[in-house]
Amino acid sequence: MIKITFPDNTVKQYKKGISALEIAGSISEGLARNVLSAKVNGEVIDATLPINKDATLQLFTWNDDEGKAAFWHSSAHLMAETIEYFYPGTKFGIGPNIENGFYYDIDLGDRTISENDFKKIEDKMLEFARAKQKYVRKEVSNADAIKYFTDKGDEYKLELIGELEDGDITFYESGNFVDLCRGPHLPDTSPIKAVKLLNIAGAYWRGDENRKQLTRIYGISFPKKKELDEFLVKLEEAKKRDHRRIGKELELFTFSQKVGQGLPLWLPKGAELRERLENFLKKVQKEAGYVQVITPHIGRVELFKISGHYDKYGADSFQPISTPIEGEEFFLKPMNCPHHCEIYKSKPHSYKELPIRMAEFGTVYRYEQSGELHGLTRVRSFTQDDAHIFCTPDQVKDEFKGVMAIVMKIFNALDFHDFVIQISLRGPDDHEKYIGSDENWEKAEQAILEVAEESGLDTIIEYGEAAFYGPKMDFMVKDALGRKWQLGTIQVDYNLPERFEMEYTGSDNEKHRPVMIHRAPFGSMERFVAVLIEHTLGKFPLWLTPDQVIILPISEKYQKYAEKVFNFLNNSELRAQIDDRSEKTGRKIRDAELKRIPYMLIVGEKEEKRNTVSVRKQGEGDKGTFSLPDFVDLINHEIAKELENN
RNA sequence: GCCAAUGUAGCUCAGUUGGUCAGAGCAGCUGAUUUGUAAUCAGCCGGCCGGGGGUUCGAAUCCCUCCAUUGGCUCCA
Repeated sequence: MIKITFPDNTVKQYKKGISALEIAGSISEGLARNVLSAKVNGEVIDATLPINKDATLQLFTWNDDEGKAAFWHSSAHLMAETIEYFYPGTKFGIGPNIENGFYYDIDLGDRTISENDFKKIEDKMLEFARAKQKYVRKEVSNADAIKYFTDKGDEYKLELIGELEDGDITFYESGNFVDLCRGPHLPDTSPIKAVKLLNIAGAYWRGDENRKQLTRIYGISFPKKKELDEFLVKLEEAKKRDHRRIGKELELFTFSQKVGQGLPLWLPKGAELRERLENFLKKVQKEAGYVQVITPHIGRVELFKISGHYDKYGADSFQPISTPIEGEEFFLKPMNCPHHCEIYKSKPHSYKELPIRMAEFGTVYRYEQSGELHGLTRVRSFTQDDAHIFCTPDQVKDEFKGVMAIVMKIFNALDFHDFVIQISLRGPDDHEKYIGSDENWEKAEQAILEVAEESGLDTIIEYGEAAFYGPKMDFMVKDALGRKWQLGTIQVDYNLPERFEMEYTGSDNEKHRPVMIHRAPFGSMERFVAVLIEHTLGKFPLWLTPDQVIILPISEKYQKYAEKVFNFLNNSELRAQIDDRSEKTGRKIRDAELKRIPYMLIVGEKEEKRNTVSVRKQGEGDKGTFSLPDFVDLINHEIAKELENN
């Protein structure tokens, strides 16, 4: 007999060799039906594996991430089996579970597969699933594994086997499909009741663009049809949040083929919104001791050779433009820092002046691969809310903290809390990718880690993600479709001061090298606005939104009064307009709702007589009658609350 | 850049196997209506069916190519 300890610390005795599934069955039949995988002594394994010694046991169902992982991983195998059924001779790469579903990378040879084929694959998958195919785990020797996939002619699996230790290789067999796989898997296919293949994409083998591109098929599966339907509804709803769609509806920005791909055109409403964001930040920065500078959009190639950008990105940039007579070459600036470095160098500095915090809304141009362009989140021309702080080494930590405070202040004012703070450091063995001395890198990385620690905020550390000149802290967010984007960024840099030979005179009357901090709280105005649109559904905070109030006269008879209200609001510095169309009130309300105008003021006979307005709030409905001063107070209070700190 | 798909009025979309297939709704304009908390009615305007080649008696529909967009991959200072 063995002792099994459950998560609630109860201990029961079982026969040696019993499986987690059988234990579940001993508790209840329903539980046995729902068990997808199990954790035995800390290791997630198949629920069907025998347990031969005393163990702690946790059973996983669909409600657990581990259960879902096994479910989707098994679904990937099921899909592979089905694809092999329809397309014999297909070679298989990897087929993991992912955050939402699974995928499999396959090599179909000369054949192609398209979304039109999804239905038949889904149907056949469900047919196989209903057959209750068991997932059978087999330990195989290296030699047998190699023989199997050599016979099958699957070089991808052979490559994977080549990286595994002998004795560490397991196959999983389900139906007619055998796969090299670590597991764990479901006991059998029967829980898979609903399947949807989502999309098809090219994916380089092992993520290496120099290797063959395989066909990746994404899918998702569920234990209940209803859950699939709900998932698909959610997907549709997510698409409605898409900033490209809302941006078009609200006339915030557009693109033109003639202007060029990835070059956003800000429409008046969007420009106004962006300007307001910029002014907000300028004010915050002024309070924090920043100075504004302005620099040109181009700079001599030489400048970027000094900065290192030329070596690193020169070939992947818009190519240099040159003067007609002298043939002197200039780059469109992909970053503002070299220009700012030259401003720093325009005169000698004393330690007493530091830190110098030099800010600019600088528009930069980067040649992004065409396949990467995406709405406003990935463009070729964008404006950074850039600033460079030049400081002494012992000011770095405080300055870094100050920048973090600005980022948090902005995010608070926008009621923006859904982000992850990522610290990007060098990888353990990729140091040749970066410029600068190890000593400086270590100092910089240490400074960021310490500040992060002291801030008390949750952070994650990613190795190998640092910028080529220094480590950084990024504020990451997800868009409507779950894609991750970098917004704000703070980067410590010991390298540019070196390269530009920047100096200051210390209290010891000796020359010293300053440290630079690159920082952009929004990151790019384009990307930030895109994410803001998706997070707010276009319902921007009152202080920010282009139109705060719309006045809806019941009929033309009240036009005069509407104008009086308008003037009052205008004099109170609210952004208002009048809908003077000859439409019914219901229609005017509907249109204002769709335009996400926060406040609608309905004015008719009653209001005119009493010098009031009838207030309706977007998305909420009737708020009752207000005098004009009261309404202005209401708005101003709301704005003050938004800006003070939520 | 790579793989796959898509590209019809300002927007959202119909257009079966190539032959009155150039359509609808919304938006816009005109007029009527004078309206009380999410769509008043009518008329009108609007498209070289992404561009360019081809096949055909005939192409929005088939083929080639370029461009753009979408979903991924790679990249992301």
